[in-house]
Amino acid sequence: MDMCSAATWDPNLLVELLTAGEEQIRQLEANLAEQSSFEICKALAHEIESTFKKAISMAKLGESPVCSNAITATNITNPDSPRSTNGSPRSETSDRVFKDQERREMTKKRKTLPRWSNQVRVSSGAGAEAPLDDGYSWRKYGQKDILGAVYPRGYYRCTHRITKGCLATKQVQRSDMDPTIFDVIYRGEHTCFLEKPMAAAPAPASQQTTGIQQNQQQHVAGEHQQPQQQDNQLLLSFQTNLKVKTEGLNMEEHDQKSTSFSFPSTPIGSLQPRNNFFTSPARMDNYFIDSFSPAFLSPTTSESNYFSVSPCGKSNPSTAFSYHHTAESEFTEIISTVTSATNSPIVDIDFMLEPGEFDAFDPISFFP
DNA sequence: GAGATTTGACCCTC
DNA sequence: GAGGGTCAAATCTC
Repeated sequence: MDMCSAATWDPNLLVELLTAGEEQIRQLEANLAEQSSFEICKALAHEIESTFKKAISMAKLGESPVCSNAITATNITNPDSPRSTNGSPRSETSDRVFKDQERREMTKKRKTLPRWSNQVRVSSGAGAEAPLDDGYSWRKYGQKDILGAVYPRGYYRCTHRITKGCLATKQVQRSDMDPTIFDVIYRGEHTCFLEKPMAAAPAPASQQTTGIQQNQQQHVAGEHQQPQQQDNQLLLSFQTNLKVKTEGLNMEEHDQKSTSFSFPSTPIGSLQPRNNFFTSPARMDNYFIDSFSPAFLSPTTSESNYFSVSPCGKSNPSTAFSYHHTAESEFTEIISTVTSATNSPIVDIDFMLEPGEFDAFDPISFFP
């Protein structure tokens, strides 16, 4: 939210900032009510603090010719600085000082943002630069060749960053080993949907991303207040179509070799906030992580059987998925986890299955 | 013309 | 100083 860095005194911007702050407080209250993780609340608190700091700075800009204390000092030392276009005596130097300060604050702020990652496999027909439609609107702001990596890393941020102060970003890196796999690192939660419901439409066919986004964020589900109606519609369609197949598993202890289940048709009105996760990739993934039992999440597998997600209904890939237990065949989305070297809330769990471990999976408790 | 992408430069961290 | 992340001007696309 670079409203102040715009270097203009605009009452409307100030109101926008304060309104955004008010909204962030509501968000924090909601998270507190849902007893969300400490990290989420902490990140929100940082956002609120930053927002109000900017509002205060902007307010000061209105009553004084500067936007921050640092700039005040600069202006004192440069009394003859040319005025900016809006009439305030901000110099080029003070602009730079202010931007530097803003940048430092943003850098500090980004460190506090939650981070998680996933891997997405696209079909071989997909373009060289996989769009990886995850339901959010991203804008590419950079690309960088990474040392030791064959493919460059793309940097994306939320399209609504300026208009709504959404700080969510993601990095997309194509795998060296398998060009059809993209490592996606998400950073920061989307806050843009608070004002505008996100487009949770399925990936366009041309993009041929053949799976839903899965992440491994440690946070609990239901941390945002998304439009209820949209949630319910998506959840309903998802529940109707989602099945888990366990073909190929050693199910001798069971009466059948292949089992499947569907979501119970839960009355929408009875849904708890936690259940409304399907409109947000992060939320859904949180739910998966939170819901699997430790035995189900076994990273100690010798035969890497990815728990994969693939659409089983081409006509509507967003609402029909089957979960296959396969060695390496037709999985379309690998759920894995990348561990952060820092203390960021990333869960270091590979999403793999051992045939025997699947016994611990209880669909009833898994999908309450 | 507005919004998105590209790309060289800059800043920060280790 | 190297490498990663971001900025911002130039360019492209619709």
